Amino acid sequence: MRWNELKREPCSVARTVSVIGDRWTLLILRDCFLRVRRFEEFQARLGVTRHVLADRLRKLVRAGVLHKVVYQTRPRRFEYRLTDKGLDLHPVLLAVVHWGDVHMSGRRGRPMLHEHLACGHMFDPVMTCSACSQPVDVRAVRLHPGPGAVRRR
Amino acid sequence: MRWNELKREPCSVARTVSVIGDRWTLLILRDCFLRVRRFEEFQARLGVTRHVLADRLRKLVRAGVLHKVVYQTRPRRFEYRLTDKGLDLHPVLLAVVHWGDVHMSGRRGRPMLHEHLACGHMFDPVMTCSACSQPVDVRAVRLHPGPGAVRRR
DNA sequence: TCTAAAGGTTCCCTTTTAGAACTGAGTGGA
DNA sequence: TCCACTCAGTTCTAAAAGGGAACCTTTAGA
Repeated sequence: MRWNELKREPCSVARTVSVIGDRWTLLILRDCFLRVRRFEEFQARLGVTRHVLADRLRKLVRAGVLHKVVYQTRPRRFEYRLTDKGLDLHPVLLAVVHWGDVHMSGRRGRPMLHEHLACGHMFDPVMTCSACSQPVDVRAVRLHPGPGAVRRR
Repeated sequence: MRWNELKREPCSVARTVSVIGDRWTLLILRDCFLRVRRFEEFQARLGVTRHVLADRLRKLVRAGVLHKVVYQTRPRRFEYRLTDKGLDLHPVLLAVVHWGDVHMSGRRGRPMLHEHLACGHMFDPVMTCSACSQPVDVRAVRLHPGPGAVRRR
């Protein structure tokens, strides 16, 4: 299966993967949330080749996750900023960071701490249920076909 | 930068990406959470080439996300199951699914609904703060270097 | 003996990526 | 005027990864 076929799959994981399911894309987004915005800065921080970086930024813009903003005319230059759609990826990044903190930190401990400005404490992200506000355990979830489901084979 | 260098970066996103930051891996994990366990079943559902599937399963086992369980001797055959470390990826998948539901569903609506057995309602996942239990807004998070941080350049 | 199933491996060819050099618009200084 | 420098890319080549299909191995059953 090729990349382009992925986004047509009747599955939200597949469709999301068609946008962010790539080694570099998630790292670019991490930097976006760290307020990195310019080509050279992404390139220097990530160590990705310029070719691939240009390609990924283009794809993220086309996907509506980033948008280009002119920050200078003469010469005309752009920076890349998260759109609202891009900002909505924050929970994904939080979940990814948390898993890495717990399972990949080594003995030196986690590289970063998150402070919740609303309450002033360092925190870990917790997935909860929008209906009852309790943490969601894997075993307590049952799946049902939704309106966008298709029966197959 | 090569794959193998990623897992040594002092960043939980990079380290997590070194395990799951690949087009197929996230789809394999999706199927794991849907209780798919056998090679042939992954292959049929995903449409990934057998070569790549074998490689990804091997890597996930080495990473401690899946483990092989003998379900039949003569001939000896294995199935792949999520370890506790793998089950801990559930919030990542929930976040990914939710983003896809919101931003990639098209007019037919989401392909799947999640029921929270603890409360009996259909739900969306909500990222909350472990300290105050309130939903976490992007703008309300400040980052600080943790014990595993390194100063650089 | 022949066929079938499960879980891979091997092969060949195409696509993607790494790494480095180059381009092009424009600035600021000598 | 000429030169060096900045930023945001593009171009080039070789190496690595991926797609697609066929093949292999163990065992069961007809």
